[in-house]
Amino acid sequence: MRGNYLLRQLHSSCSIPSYNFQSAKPKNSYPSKKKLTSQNNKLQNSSTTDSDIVKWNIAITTHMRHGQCECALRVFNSMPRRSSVSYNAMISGYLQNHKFDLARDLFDKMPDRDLFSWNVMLTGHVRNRDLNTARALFERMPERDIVSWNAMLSGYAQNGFVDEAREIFDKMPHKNEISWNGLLAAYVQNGRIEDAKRLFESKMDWTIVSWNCMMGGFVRKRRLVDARRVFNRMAVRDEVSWNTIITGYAQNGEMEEARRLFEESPIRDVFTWTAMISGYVQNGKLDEARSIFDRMPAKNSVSWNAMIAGYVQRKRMDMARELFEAMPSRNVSSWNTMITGYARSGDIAHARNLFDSMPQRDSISWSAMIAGYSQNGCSEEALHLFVEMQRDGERLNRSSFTCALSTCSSIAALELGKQLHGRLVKAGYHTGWYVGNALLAMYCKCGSIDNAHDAFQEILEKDVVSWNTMIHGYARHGFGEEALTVFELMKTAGIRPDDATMVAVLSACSHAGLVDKGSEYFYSMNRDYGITANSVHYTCMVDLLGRAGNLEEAQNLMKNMPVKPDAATWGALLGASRIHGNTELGEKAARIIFEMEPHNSGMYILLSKLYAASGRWSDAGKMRLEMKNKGVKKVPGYSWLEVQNKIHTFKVGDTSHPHTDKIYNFLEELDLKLKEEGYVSSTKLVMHDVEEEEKVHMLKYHSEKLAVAYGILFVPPGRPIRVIKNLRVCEDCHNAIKFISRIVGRLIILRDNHRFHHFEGGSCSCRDYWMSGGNLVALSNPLIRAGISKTTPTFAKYYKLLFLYLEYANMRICSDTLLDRVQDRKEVQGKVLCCSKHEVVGELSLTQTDDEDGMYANVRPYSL
DNA sequence: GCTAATCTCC
Repeated sequence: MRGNYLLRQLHSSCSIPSYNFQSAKPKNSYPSKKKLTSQNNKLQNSSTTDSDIVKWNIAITTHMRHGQCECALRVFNSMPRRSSVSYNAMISGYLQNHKFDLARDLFDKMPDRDLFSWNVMLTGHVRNRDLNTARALFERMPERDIVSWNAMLSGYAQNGFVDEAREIFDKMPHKNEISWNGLLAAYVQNGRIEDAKRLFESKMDWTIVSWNCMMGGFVRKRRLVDARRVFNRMAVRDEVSWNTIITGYAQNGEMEEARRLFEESPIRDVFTWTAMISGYVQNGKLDEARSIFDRMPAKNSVSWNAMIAGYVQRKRMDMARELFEAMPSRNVSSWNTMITGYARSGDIAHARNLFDSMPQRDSISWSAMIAGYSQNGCSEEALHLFVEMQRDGERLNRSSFTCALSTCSSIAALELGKQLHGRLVKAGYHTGWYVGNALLAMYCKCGSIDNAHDAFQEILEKDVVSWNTMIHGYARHGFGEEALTVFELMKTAGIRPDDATMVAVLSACSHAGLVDKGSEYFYSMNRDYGITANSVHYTCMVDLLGRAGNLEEAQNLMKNMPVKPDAATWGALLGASRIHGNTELGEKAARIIFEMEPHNSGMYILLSKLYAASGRWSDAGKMRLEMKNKGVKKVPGYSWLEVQNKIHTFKVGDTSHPHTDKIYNFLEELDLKLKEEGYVSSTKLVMHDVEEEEKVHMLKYHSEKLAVAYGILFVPPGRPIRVIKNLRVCEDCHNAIKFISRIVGRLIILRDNHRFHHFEGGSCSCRDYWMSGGNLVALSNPLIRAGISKTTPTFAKYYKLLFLYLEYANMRICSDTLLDRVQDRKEVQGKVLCCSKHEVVGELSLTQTDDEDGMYANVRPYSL
């Protein structure tokens, strides 16, 4: 009864060609094997002809292609006689529609499985990325043909098992062009472009698919010259060939060449048009993208999404929304793009709204929402959603693993990341190239640089992204020399540095204070690698010069930039002004940034701190007021750490943690010890104009201090304490944590929104050479290591000499008198005490001379 | 005439 009802429903929703269903009794379940056989026998002599069966089979295929499994089943069940093709079409259709169990049931019940059936099942497992089952099936097959071998080969290839793919290739009894291409694709897809190239050159008669594959491999490696050579050598070209080369140029910013080929191309399909749109979008040319989009004859969802993504990038959510509403069929990507857009423009509520109302979510939706929370300072919501995602059972395939890993990166969930790594290995996804890069990035961003290095070593063929990630990782952890060593290795390995590499290299120099080296790289990168400096490179240089006190040269560089300095560049100058107490310049930079980004809360706070540090309380107050009036929201500061798979979050003065009493008591104890050790709190950094004692109190309970205290209490001894803060670490906390690391004898790794700090034995890996507050930079400064390039006259020279001297002598400054004078740009005559790591060893005196540097440094050792 | 294996776009 119920079955009949269902059938009627199905029947009315199907649009099948008019076949005669009268001759068979409809069934809504599979006949048993035994029954089938007898039925086949019974109908053996009926009037059904082979050509009728073929017609029914076509109907099955058509339904399956449209995702109408029930309709296909109805046809199948109503057939008076079925051939093995009918079964195969059903099984194949089920697999295409991800009805895995139904496919297997039918396969098991099928009376006479032929080679075709086995192959269908095999490829089903392969497409389902279930390689173990695929292999087991492959071994069980009564006979195999070239299709079976090729399916197995491509299965391994697509899942990162290049060596296994090669093994299959070598073992197979016969090879055809698909086998050859399968191996070639294995190399290309897994980034082993040199192996691919060797294979390609070893043989002449490749089909067009392989030519395209080889060309696509070069494009993915951004080796456009090689790609173009392949394209030019091709005897025949199809649409894919044109699309690949056009995409190649478009993705690498060479839009003129892309456009030329686009006009020249004899055939343009939806891919060609879309490639042009996303090319223009990626190069920031939204109007050109839109005009192509409007001209485009038939758009698919990818074209719409590309255009929406363009508006999203520019934070034009109004335009994005308009297209989103207008597009005929939205897919998951469309929703995901919109979610990302709202999240990036800070409209987290709208993002969440879309997330909740979307018809289907994939792992990217989850990641986008989690990333959105995390970027908007809602770390708790981000973590919460991450747990919810796993509870929701979001299936982790290769790409969602990558997404999940990058989520771990963005919230620095190292333990979760490690668990994912374990599951990756279990699933057999850990080899292969882009998962390797994601793992590497995860460990870098979660603060485990040693694990990162291991992950890096395990990537078989490192591509430019792998190298860049490693260099950048070291840079962010303050290991400048290591970063530059990796850079040298990269060149030795024959990988050509790209613009991202140079950003990583310059920021390594900046984080390590290697001014000379940085300048050298900057000025030679065009000559050596053909890389034109972009605004990011300029920002790195302004940062590098500015932090080192060379504000004039930094400004000159900005004046001579080929493009107008952007907010980030001005931000670097502002940061440097702050370090060196140049309120005037800082103010100028901040004003310009306000005009460019009126809602950037970080800038208000920075300027406010700049005023506060120089005692201009009323100006600091005005900034806060202005912020309030303009409705700029301050991102609340949070610190968190993972202990035994739980994330513990703290905000300033937090008393909500169950162990609050323990934490605060411990901090009081610690405070006494800190004072004994000679720590003085930097009250200049507290923004508000409050009483001194109150300021000390406020500093004592910053979120990072609470988190560190909790870590010391609850992370097992011997393990590093890993704390993450969503904003930049407070300078006073930075200073205190250095002392704390010595007092408790623990390694404390703190990730702020800019870089990593490894605190150990009383010092930090950043060497205090990071954007700090007021003119306090030298107060707490161990081992300043810097060199200054061609210095402009006055104080930078003194710095240079002083720093070089101290670096040479492996000593640190222990007094701020000298540097205070330097910052006043007065003549340097003061005396400073020099210390080895913790002990005063002598007195440094600087005297004016007539030599090139104008200064002479001398250390008079203390005799004990 | 139907069913299986290789390449390009968000």
